[in-house]
Amino acid sequence: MSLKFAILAALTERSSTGLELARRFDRSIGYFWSASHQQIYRELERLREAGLVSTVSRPGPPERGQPKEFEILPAGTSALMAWTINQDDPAPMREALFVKVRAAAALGNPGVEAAVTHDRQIHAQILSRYEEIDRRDFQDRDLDAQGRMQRLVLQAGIDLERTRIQWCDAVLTELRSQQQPNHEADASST
Amino acid sequence: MSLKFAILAALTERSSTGLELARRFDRSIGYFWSASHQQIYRELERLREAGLVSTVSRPGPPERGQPKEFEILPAGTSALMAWTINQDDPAPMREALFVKVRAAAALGNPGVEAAVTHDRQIHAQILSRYEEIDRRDFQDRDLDAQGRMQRLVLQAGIDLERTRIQWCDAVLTELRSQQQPNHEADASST
DNA sequence: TCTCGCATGTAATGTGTTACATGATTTA
DNA sequence: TAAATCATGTAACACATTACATGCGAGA
Repeated sequence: MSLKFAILAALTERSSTGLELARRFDRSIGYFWSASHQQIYRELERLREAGLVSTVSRPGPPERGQPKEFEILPAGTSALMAWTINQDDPAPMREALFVKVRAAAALGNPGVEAAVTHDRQIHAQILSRYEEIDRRDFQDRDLDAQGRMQRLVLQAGIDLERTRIQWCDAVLTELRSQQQPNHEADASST
Repeated sequence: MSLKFAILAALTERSSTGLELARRFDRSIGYFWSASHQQIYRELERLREAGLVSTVSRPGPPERGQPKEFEILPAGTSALMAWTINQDDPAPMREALFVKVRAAAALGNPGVEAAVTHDRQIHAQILSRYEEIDRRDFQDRDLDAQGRMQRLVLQAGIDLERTRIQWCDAVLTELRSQQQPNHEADASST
């Protein structure tokens, strides 16, 4: 439902071909919306049919294998503008790692540590990438209103990653304390 | 992919009928994995075919409209145990609100305030619910290892909601400062 | 010419959402 | 007995993921 608008937002900032869009989604746009190139091509075609974007005219006939540049049309800008103020309910939560930890708690399975450690590592990588973007694009600059808002969106990603990493650390601490229990508790198990 | 295991985890904690499961997903399980009753029925049938769960025998023939209680089988426990230690990559981010704020930044549309305010309100509600569960089930209790892990999962939800709410506040502050700009900047706009 | 990388796409499958259907039990 | 509620489902659709297909241009 939102991919359509994520693409319109991306094209508002800059016209692009399908693959360029896919790359932008892999990089900067990915910290708030991810999409594969297959999704993007399909959605671009729909947006073109709906008259919200158009292909910029190029020399030569447009064929398979030739890059096609898309730009947003006024109708697309209007649709995006209207959507931005919608009061939609947030997407329901689906966090596989939380399921794992809860299941491991029920099963008494200390092996989850591997899953949590992995998750922590991936999120630490993502955090570094965000912090690098922040340094490169926003830190030590005089930002206008748009720049400050863009930075806030990046900051949301950074906040989420930090929260996640801290939580992983708390779980790992708890797991390790269970493996080396104190003297009071657990004098007779397994 | 994970719904299957979320159901197995739920049935590990307690055998349930389809609708009871749907209710548990609406309440406590919902803070880490959400699912509709239609999904749950479909998945329970698959799990039964795969031999991971079974229906508890009941007096009378099992027919449409009659409650069917499901319990996890040893094969189900094994499958869950194995999955818990999988080092899967986290799900890609898809946050519509971030797209909205970023799009609004590009469009210069202060109307996003409505969307952000709404999102903040919903997340504040969810946070209250989590905090109530924490008070009811975990606070002022002597928790065993399983209890402490269960609480940590709830804490993850609480942390996420708090982070989100703070971020919404930061965005709202920025939006309002743009509507009432200081004297230095913006002496000639619109 | 053969391979590689770029660019655009198709097809199949899986997962989630929405709307509706069916039957049993309770209660006004 | 009629309506509401509980409980289990079916069907159609939308969206996402994975694997693969097609065509072009550059360079070995």
